[in-house]
Amino acid sequence: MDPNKQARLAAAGWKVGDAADFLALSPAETELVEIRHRLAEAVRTVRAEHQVTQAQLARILGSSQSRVAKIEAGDRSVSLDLMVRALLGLGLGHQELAGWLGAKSAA
Amino acid sequence: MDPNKQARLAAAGWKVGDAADFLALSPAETELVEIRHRLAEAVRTVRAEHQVTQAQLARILGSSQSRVAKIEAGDRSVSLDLMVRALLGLGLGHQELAGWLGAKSAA
DNA sequence: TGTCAGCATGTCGGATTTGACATGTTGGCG
DNA sequence: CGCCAACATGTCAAATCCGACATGCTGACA
Repeated sequence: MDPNKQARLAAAGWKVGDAADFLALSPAETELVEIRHRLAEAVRTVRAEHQVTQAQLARILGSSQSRVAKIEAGDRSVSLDLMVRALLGLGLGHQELAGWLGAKSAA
Repeated sequence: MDPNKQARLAAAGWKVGDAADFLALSPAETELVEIRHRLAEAVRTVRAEHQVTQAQLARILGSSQSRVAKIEAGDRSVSLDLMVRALLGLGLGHQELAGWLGAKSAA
């Protein structure tokens, strides 16, 4: 699926009007959903590994327990920024972050 | 320094500096800056590789040329969300995105 | 030299995201 | 059973971010 999708989008001169006419999820939208899901899962897993409660993580982030719950639920009201900040707050670096993003979903 | 933030840093187990703390970023803040820089560079590089102008990418994103310029400049008014959406709009998948995040800073 | 494409920077109204709070659910323990 | 910690869900004012626009800069080309 990766090569196919990339081949289509790789064309620098793709017709822009087409995107608006597409009703289904675009490849980019699908990828964004995938990314959000992975980051949400990463937050939940890493937090558990560190034995930190949602409330404690919230304190680290200067946020609230409810928002951390929304992060892990992949709630629409949560931006990528907040998800990433949560992972960094848990002590991850960009390398580890990349690992969670790119690794095959197995576990 | 913001007392609230101080509490947050303390809760995360970090030392709180004093007068010159605006120079001493927390590990999380440093990582976030690094990540933003990497993504900004990725957008500029991938866009160039695909021979797409800022205006064309803006069109794909439903945005404006000026905002794409800000993305590549790492402007504060640009969120991670927008940066990631720009890369996805250029045809990258989460795997490739992870590559840009985690790879050693080449050149 | 004039002009044009491409990119950069500043600002603003409106849209999105945030922290906080209220409230509900679940599971463990005495 | 009651109690409590941990987590989930909904709402809202305020903070942040977005797209759009105006405008400036630079290098290429005739």
